[in-house]
Amino acid sequence: MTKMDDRALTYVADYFKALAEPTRLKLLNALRDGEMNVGDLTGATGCTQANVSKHLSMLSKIGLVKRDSRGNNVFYRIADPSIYDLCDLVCGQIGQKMASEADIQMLFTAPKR
Amino acid sequence: MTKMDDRALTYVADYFKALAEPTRLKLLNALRDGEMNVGDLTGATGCTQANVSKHLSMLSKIGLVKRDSRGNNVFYRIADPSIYDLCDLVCGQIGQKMASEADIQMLFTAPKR
DNA sequence: TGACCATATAACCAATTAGTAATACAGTTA
DNA sequence: TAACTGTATTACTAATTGGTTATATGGTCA
Repeated sequence: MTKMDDRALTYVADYFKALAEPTRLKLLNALRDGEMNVGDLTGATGCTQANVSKHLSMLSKIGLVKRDSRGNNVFYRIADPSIYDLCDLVCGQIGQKMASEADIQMLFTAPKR
Repeated sequence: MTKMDDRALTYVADYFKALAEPTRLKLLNALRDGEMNVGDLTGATGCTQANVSKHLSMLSKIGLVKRDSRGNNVFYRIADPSIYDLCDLVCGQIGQKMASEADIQMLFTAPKR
């Protein structure tokens, strides 16, 4: 593999890494229905505000979410909805291996979209 | 989120985590053309045999590759080719953000399949 | 201006992990 | 049996990271 390949490889790995964390998946899932501010996301995940803020910063840096500061609040939204295709693909594959497939499908199926 | 959700969430995160490492992506990419034994995979990645073996063990545990011991060798193969759909999706998204899109596309495009 | 609110950041800790070197294990061959 | 080959495992190190607490930053309102 060439050096250029390694750079791209790292980039792809970093992208997956952003999705490889339960709290960040929770955040992305919470944003299914539209933008939310940090406070609401903190409530939705049950984490501390500092922790949520750090994860959001990471998701924003990799380009998975977009930041929109309005007044005293900061709203985040999904940058590219196709990430849910990723999740659906994974859930489908995992579903084949788990007894509780329904639980997983439910996790990443938007109630309204 | 319920407790059951958290379990599924962890499972999905673990799946992504398996893909969130350059060496493992190299291994999966090398297996595009069909099964390979550990020795050849070691050569393909440029890593030590112990390291490759560890990564393969991890990929096997999550179900991304299948192990087939024949004689003195152990052959690994992709368990479900749809993981390449995942990679293609990611490469497509990343390509929009990187100048060297061609390099990335190249990385996960099978020469023969 | 000052008090308040929402978010981000800094410093730190505990846990995880990729990598290495050495060794164990299993199959083959003589 | 013993020597050899290929793979897995163990023990360890260095680096990364998720989480927390405390603090800083920036906007709003009186």
